[in-house]
Amino acid sequence: MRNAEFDKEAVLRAAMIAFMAKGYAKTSMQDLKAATGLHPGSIYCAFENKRGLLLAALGQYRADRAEEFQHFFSSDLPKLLQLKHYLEHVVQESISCQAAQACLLIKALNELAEQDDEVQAILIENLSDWQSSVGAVFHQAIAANELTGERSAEQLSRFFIMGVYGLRTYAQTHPEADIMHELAEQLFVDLCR
Amino acid sequence: MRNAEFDKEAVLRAAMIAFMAKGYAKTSMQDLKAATGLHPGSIYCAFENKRGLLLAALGQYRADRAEEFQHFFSSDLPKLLQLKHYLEHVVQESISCQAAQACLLIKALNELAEQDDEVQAILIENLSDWQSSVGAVFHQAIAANELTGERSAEQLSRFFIMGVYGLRTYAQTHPEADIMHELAEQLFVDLCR
DNA sequence: CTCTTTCTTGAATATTCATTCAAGATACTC
DNA sequence: GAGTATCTTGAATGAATATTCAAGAAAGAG
Repeated sequence: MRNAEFDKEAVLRAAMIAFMAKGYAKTSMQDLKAATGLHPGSIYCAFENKRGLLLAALGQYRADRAEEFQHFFSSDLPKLLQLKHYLEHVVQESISCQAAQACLLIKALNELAEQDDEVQAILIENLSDWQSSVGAVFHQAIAANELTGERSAEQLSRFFIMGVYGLRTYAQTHPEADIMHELAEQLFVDLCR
Repeated sequence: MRNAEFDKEAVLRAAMIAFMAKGYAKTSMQDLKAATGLHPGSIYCAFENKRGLLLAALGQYRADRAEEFQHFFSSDLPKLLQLKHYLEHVVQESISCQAAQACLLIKALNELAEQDDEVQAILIENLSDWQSSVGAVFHQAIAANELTGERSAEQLSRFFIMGVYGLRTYAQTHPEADIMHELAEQLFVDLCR
């Protein structure tokens, strides 16, 4: 008997970063070897193939993002303020443009939708879950009378998500802090009324 | 003497569609041969290499988009109404999700930024031009008192562009007509006030 | 300490794919 | 109609790269 030597989470995070930096197709097994420290054989043994590694990395990404979400919305601050902080966090991430910071889900969706139905389905499911989570927060905000309820939590969350997509993409063209903050601010104001 | 036989615009549009459908890396020369009807040798003769074909296709894309823009903003309808129609057009395009409809500039930016600085620069320049054009329309709208001018034309155009990015990405996950129209409607309302 | 099981290694394989090139075809000129 | 310049063709080339596999290394069991 003998146990695997590598730290699975660490390997998956390294793979995530590699995939985000170069995209799935352009990340070669050599890149993955360099990033994860695992030799090809080990990768194939543990994850079946390159695609299996992507799937595993997506699983880790989901878990990491869920934890992050928890972090932002488990305090007892007003829900709207939590959302504002969350949005600021997105902006910060988009600005500190280490490429590694584009959302893996969106990046992969752009690259692999229409090419791999199973991966596409997983990505859409993850993004839908995210939207549901945001929707739940808006529900609470409405219940706490922080919002009028004129627009439903679902409408608001869709608009919020769309805004985040827009912010992230916008940052790819003009990652200037002041402009990004202004955009986020406008978006937030529009959500509040 | 002898002239080239193929229709350059048609070839470039075919290449555009191929690149949008599969992405740059995954579009093989065989795909391009099938899409354009040109044999490898001809492609290399006319465009130097695959990357050259992408650059030429980007040029064609720019020209096509500029003409489309003209079409929407050359009538004498109120500027705000023109913008509304333009936004509706984006939504329609995003819904009829033939994959070929994702904006080539954004798709390429997602894939190639951080991998090809020259292409990245061209993409950003094209997108910046587009933003300037939208900005000019907002200027006219303000001058015509269709808007208060409380927010500058630049601010408005940035927000508008961000919204379009968001809409397009959102459509990749939930390309349902009613939701997309609602999002566009909310975006437009927010721009008007 | 030895044996067995499992993991690790990295060179070999097979495939895919961008690119080249030389022969063949075509249109234009004189 | 002959000559020539240019374009077209598609098989050959060579590089890149995902995947396999057999030998080597290490950990635990008895």
